[in-house]
Amino acid sequence: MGKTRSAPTLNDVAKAAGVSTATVSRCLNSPDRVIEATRQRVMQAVESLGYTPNFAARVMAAKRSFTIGAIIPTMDNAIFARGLQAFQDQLHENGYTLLVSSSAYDPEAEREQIRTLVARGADGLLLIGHARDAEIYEYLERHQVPSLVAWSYDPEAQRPSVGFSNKDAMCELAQSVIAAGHRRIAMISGNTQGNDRAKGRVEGVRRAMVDNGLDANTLALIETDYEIEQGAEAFRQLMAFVPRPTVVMCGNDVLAAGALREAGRLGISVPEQVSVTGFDDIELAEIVSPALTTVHVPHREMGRKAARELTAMVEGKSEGRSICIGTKVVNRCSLAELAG
Amino acid sequence: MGKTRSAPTLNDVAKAAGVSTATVSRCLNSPDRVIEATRQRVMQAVESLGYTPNFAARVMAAKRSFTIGAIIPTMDNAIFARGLQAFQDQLHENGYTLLVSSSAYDPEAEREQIRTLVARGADGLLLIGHARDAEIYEYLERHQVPSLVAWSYDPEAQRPSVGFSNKDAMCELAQSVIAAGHRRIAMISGNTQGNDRAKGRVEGVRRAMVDNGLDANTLALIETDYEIEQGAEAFRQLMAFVPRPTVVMCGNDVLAAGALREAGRLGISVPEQVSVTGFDDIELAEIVSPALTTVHVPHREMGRKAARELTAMVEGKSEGRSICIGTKVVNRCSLAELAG
DNA sequence: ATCAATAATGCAAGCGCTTACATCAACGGC
DNA sequence: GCCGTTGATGTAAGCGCTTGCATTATTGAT
Repeated sequence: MGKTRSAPTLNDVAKAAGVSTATVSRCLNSPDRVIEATRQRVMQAVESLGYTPNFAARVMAAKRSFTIGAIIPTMDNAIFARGLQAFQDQLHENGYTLLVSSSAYDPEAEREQIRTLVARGADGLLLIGHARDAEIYEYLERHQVPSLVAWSYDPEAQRPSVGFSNKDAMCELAQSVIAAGHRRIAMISGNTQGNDRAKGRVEGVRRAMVDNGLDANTLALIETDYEIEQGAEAFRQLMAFVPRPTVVMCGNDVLAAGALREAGRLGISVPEQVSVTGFDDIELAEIVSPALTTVHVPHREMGRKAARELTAMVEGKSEGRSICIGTKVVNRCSLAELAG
Repeated sequence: MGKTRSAPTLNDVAKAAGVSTATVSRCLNSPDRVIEATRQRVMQAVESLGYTPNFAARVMAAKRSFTIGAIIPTMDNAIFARGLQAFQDQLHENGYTLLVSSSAYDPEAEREQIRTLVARGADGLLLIGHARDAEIYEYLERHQVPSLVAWSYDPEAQRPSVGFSNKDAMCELAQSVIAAGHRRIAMISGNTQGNDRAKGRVEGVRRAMVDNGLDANTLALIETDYEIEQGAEAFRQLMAFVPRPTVVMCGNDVLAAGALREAGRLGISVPEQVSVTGFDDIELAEIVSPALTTVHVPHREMGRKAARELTAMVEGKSEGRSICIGTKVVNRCSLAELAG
């Protein structure tokens, strides 16, 4: 009790238990390599000293951190929340810890975060989307940190990814929009610059138009940040177009929520006067009124599968496969059938 | 070029630049302690080798990580998003990195996360709310990790905190509810068990009732998880009460959104048939219809101030002051004036 | 030129842990 | 009882960095 009150180290535990530090370390990391009696003694010492291993020291010595890093574009809205939560849960089951940071859709910031996470000893990285400098992948290779792309699936890409085809998914939704009789189509997209998901979604709409004999150039497109406010603003602009579009397809549910809010303010009723669609099917989609017709993305499934694949890669059990996740259109009330 | 392709270390840089490791280290950490010419040579070596310092090694040697940990109850919804973002921004300005983890409102999980973050070398911790075992604070003290409580302000508490009085804020809202003529008041609260914020909000309503000569025991109270679904469920139960409450005050905006959604499904119009209020004023509050009358919490301000205070504590510039943030009621459309 | 100050750099001791290897004890077959 | 095994534990060498102290270079005053 006369001892200095400061954080106990492995050494302190070893002394208290009357064994060497190696034994204590083994007790903690591979308990079966230590005889029962010793282990009990050690564990008791650990307990009574309130010992917590020093992470930095462990990482340094073991060259392994059991930490996975993830860099997502934003934490501001719920777009990535559910998928990330599932990712984390699965990681936890596999004995890993997740470190998250957000890049605010800025490639330069992402680059820096990647370096930071690697420097922090991340054993593997989850990245969103494919669009990225080759140099970054080289850096990761040099540091021997496996990476996996999520929220996007592209069999063409050389990097492993688990996700869905943004193009196909949005195309399917656009098909049903067109099938509902819409011809004057507008779209509010997230910025496509350096964002393959956003790009894919725009392409999806275009393809559906072409497939149905519409001129893809007639698509009224506005690109903007993925924010409610921007969705509202873009919607306002679109409503001034002559002739006015009969449907506004949004790049995600957040943008759509903004559009809906603005519609309310402008006194334009949805879907009677104009239809609106979203993408992602986050909780928000059900809350707004009218509830959004949107594309359901199985975020949890994607998150869990990504975690499983990435840990397999980290542990050298996989070279990195790509996994395609299915999406489906969910019809709620914001898309109207046009009389004709 | 014949060299092994693996991550370069300080030593490699030192050799490449023809100086000692000490000098390289100084170039990186206190550039002014090194002469211009040398620095340039070193920096060039750093650049051309693509060197990134090993974080674990740095933490170990310096006993400083420039990392702050934060443990929030949930990432699922946006309740903490904005405040945390501001916290992070300010931290970044001060040269610190944020590590976030969520406890799912589980004290045991929180305990573990605290240990993890400390083991990871966090220089300081941001905790939500005061309710917490004394043992935890002792642990933090032993490891000499300063901590700051946010989202709550309690001058009585011995721990420093930056936040607002949940009780006063909710009381103010309740006052205006009562002033609007409501007498049969119901409340959907988050679980108050181990949650001083939730507890404070309930007390606030009770106090307002008492202050206005109402019997606090007539408050119809349901406690539940802070989830949309639970808000909906609780609302349904409340609507079955006889006599039916004229207003449902919710512990936060998420619960209120659930209530609103359920009202829609039940065909009960808000605020004509029943009023609903929220708390927090997150983005959601403006999107739902009717837009929520709620309590505005200046999350950004709170986040920034918390970051400033905590870094000051970490750097020994402050003993830990408590800061009170003001809230205010914002009147939108979900609260009706009762005719009489 | 000479010397004391002062600035720039190098030296080397750790930080707390893991792990290859060495050591030692216990045990069964002869 | 002796020896080869096997299993439990100890020894000590790092992991890559920072930093107090020692050493060397520089500068200005004399």
